Amino acid sequence: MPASTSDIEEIEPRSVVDDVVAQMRDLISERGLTVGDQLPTEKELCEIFGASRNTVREAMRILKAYGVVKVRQKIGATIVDNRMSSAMEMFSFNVMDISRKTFSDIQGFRCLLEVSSVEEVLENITEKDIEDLRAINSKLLTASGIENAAEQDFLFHTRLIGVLRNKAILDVYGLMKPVILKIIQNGKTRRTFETDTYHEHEAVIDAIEARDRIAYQYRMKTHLEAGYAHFNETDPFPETSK
Amino acid sequence: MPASTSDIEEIEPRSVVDDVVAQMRDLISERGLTVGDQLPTEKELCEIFGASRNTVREAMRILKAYGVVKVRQKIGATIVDNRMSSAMEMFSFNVMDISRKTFSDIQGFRCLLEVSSVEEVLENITEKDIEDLRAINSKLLTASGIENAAEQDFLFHTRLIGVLRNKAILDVYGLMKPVILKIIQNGKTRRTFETDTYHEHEAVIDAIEARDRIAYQYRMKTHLEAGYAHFNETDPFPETSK
DNA sequence: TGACTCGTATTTGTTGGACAATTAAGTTCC
DNA sequence: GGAACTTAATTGTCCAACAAATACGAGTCA
Repeated sequence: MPASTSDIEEIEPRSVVDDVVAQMRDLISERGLTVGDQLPTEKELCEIFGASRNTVREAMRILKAYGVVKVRQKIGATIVDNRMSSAMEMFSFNVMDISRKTFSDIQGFRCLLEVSSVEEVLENITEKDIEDLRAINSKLLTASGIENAAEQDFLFHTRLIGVLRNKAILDVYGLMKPVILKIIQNGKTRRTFETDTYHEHEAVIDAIEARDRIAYQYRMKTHLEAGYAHFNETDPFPETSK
Repeated sequence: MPASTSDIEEIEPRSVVDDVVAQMRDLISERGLTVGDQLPTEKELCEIFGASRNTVREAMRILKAYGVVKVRQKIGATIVDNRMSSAMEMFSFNVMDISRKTFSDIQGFRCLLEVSSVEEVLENITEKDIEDLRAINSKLLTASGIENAAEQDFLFHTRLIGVLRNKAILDVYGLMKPVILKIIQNGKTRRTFETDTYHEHEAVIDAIEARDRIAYQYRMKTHLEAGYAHFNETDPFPETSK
């Protein structure tokens, strides 16, 4: 990747809209505004920032896109915190050229999160967690269609991450959902989910239940690598294979 | 995809801008546009979508906020993928007090990333990496002011994560930067950075150089816990201590 | 008094037009 | 052929107008 030229990183002149966004951020900080509070009206913001209404509106669009404010007619802009949801929206754009490297990076990240976190998993796991995991996994057998099965597969891993009781990690995992779903689906049939995936998950749960640290890491690593192996066989980038 | 649970969720009438955003997404998909490709001009988009220029511009602002396009005068909109950077921008808004739980979650995440990744670190580390780490750490001794020292401290950890050569992990680490900086600064003086922090970092580097897996984990874990210990003594939330 | 209806004023949503700023592309000149 | 200049196309900002939604208050009635 020739991105090595980024050290120069062209200094782009900040537009008025960017300035207004920065000033809005400062205004929120200074006034100590938090979720539920109202922002001034567009007209007032125009006067405060000395910008036209269109400029203020474009700035407000950015805040909305960030999931930081929610705007309703007549009511105005209310501060919210839907940033994680907005982050999901961001990834609904198929700008993708998700490069092969991105896939392998995400996969590596998953390994780190799910395999290396064995200590914390075994430390925090409860009977209820195990029960949930088995219930979710059993739904793999009755899933209708690949998309549905992939969703269940993802849900299993999300639930497993959930035992860490760490929202930051859970959010990040959710952030990677679109890519992970592609990895999960690649090279699989519904039949594969019913047999291989299901049993691999069961083996993972068994290892957890036995509090077997080594077995857990082995089973999970094998499972993740099995799911990723197809990327070496089939080409998930038929259009970009240049 | 049936958007699942969104059926209850208040049905807000989608604005024209939202429609245009959706149409742009479709347009990108249909034409198979990827990073580096150009979008039509604003005027053309107005004709295609039957919307006014301001509306198209507000939609384009959203794409820009998502980090999906980069717009330059005369040149037009180019598709890029700076979504991770945009996600970081999102979290620069202090719309809510960072809760104690968020702090401990982030700290737990750091432990997982930096302590549990020992295998991958030792596997990928090069002489150049170690050289860089020592150089960065030495700057802790000459840092001017706490903010500067904290930046150097963060840079050290970022550089360490960088040896994994995994952009996804690096991006996520950058995502947490605002919170991590707060953790780093808490309860520290410039003197602390010059003594404790510096030597702890050196010990970590030494362990890496000796390829000593156990020592690395011990040193890193101790270091991270030392930085976090102050949270039990001092109250970083004077305004929210209810 | 309390509840309901309705009109009005306020605020955001969308449109159209104008001019400034930037710069890729063509043109001229040597 | 190359450098300097001109032009035209495109985005950036501003202004003004009207449409759409709705909070608020006045008025009405029981």
